[in-house]
Amino acid sequence: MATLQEVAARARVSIATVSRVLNKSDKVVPETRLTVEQALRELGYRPSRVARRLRMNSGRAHLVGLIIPDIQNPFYAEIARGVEDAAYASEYALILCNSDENPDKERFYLEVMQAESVDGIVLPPFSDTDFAVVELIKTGLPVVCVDRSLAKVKTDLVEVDNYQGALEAVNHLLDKGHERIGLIEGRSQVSTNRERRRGYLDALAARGIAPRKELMRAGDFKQESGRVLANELLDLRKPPTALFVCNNLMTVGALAGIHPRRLRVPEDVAVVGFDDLPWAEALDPPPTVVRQPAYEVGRQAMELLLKRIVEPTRPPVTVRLRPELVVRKST
Amino acid sequence: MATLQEVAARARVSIATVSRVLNKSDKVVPETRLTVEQALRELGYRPSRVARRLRMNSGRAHLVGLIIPDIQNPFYAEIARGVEDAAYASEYALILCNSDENPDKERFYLEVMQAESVDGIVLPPFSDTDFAVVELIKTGLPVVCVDRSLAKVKTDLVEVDNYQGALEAVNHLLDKGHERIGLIEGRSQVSTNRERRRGYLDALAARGIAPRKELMRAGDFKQESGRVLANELLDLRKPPTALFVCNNLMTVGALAGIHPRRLRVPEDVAVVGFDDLPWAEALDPPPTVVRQPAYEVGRQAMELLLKRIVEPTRPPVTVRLRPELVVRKST
DNA sequence: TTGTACGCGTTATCAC
DNA sequence: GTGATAACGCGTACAA
Repeated sequence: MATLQEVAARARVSIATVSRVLNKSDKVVPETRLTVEQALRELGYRPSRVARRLRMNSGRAHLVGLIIPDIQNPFYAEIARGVEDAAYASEYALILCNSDENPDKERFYLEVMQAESVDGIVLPPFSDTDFAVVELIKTGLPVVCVDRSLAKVKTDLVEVDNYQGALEAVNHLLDKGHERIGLIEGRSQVSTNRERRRGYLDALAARGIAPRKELMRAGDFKQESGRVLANELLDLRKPPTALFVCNNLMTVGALAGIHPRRLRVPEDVAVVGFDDLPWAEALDPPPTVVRQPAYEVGRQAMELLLKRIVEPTRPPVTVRLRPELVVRKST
Repeated sequence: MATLQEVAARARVSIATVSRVLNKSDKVVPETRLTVEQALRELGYRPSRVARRLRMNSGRAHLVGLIIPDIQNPFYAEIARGVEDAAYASEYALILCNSDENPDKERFYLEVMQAESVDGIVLPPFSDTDFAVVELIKTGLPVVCVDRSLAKVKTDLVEVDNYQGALEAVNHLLDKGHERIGLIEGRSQVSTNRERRRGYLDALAARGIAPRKELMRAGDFKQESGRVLANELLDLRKPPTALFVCNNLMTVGALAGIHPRRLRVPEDVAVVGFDDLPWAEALDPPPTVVRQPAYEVGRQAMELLLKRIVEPTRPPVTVRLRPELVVRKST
């Protein structure tokens, strides 16, 4: 790796001049510029991002962090792609970390990113009171929340209208004549989950249906809990005729729980999931879902972050994207 | 962000002493150590990874790069998880990049990683002559190849026995009585693809079946090409009775191409895919596949990289993992 | 045992 | 226009 020193020596100028050539500062006469540029090429010089970052205040590291629960969850993979593509378009690199919904891991990675002097961070907070994230924001480091919001702190945020999505999903089931609709929800500390639950309750209430405790089960967003809870619900003496499942993995789990029971979907039990699934068309049956524009969530979050890096004091913005009910064969 | 200076001032010692405390150098008397540790805590000091990296030779950045074609491909997502988990276990952070099988993107990211002074890089080379990667290796930066190998350069490598996997897959079809077996392969510049193709040909040859050009189609590993090529094959006057599809996305594409034709799988056309699919059990039908131990590939690659960072001159190792034929309902 | 001072590769502020 | 030079935060050889 050639350094400024070596280039300067070769071009018989000072490192300052080389630096000026690199940074397009116009205060350099064309002749020396040419000499320097040749030396640059000959040595295959690449500036050290590390040295540059050490020297400069911030906002020019061209490096941002992304912390997500699990890259193997297609919803987050799609967000990650959105973030990454937007970052690449602006020549930013990305440090990606999986937190597994584990606050300790999240905290570890937040510290790494601070220590790396990233220009900013995109993440869905672990909970709406996420202490580590709140503390981080106090330091002034640009943070954009995606998917989930924080309770007491106002940040840039790109979210999806979860309430509206849940409302549409449950209304769709009600329109099909279902009245005993089971709910499989996730962790209640997560804002999105509470919104979806609220949508479920309000949709029922609007039709004068009282919610039933025994039809509402809380899991942990993972596939296995979807399977277990679906089985619990279907084991009831009076089982639900339809299920509203609050995320993608639990939806797959629920379907996996239903199959061995030889129940027909949707005739015996209908299913609506939150989050679309890759290759939904190849699933059995292709599930009706509330599709979130995850790629857009990621892309716009990165755009917001880039703007905040340029203008750190700009007031926080909330972008709310609309989900879309995709009706397939499970309802 | 507190610096060594500030901590030193607070503890009324020199920065050298603080640094010694941090780096567990034992040449510091317990009393001052305590004072320093308190100052450290009070200020919430975190060392700057950037400054540390600039100062030190290499191997201590605790940062590695991972370049994969596409994080939304579950095969690579699984590799990424394996790499990330192993990295986290050793307190390494990860820069993750998607190359989209695009050499320019790959080159850009390789340069970023060099400029970031990463300790090493894990990647599947774009092709077996991947110029940018070969050049990179010449610089001495530790590189571990996963999945795909390089033709002329010996590196640490974690691969899967693609030939064996393809052999088993096609033998399975032959055992079921199929003779007209279509092949949907990917880019031929990729070593894994050639191995799979060779397995297909050898399996046929072992039963005295001559390969037929019209039954062999080459795509680009993406879903759409699987759909298109499956349709091409099924449109033949004498269509194949079975398909061997060389990666996961093309398998989904092939299934999607078959469904609208109202053909029954496996009665009308059987399908074996390379790579397992998430939620395979929920697919219609659950496909028979050659499962690659992708998580292990990633995990072991990271282990190899860690070893090479410690001992840069150790001779390159090749780890070859065995794939597994998972028989489900599509054959 | 502790402190001083240098250098890692940049950028930016001065003089010249 | 160009060239020294001072930071940025850290680790360490060397001096005390």
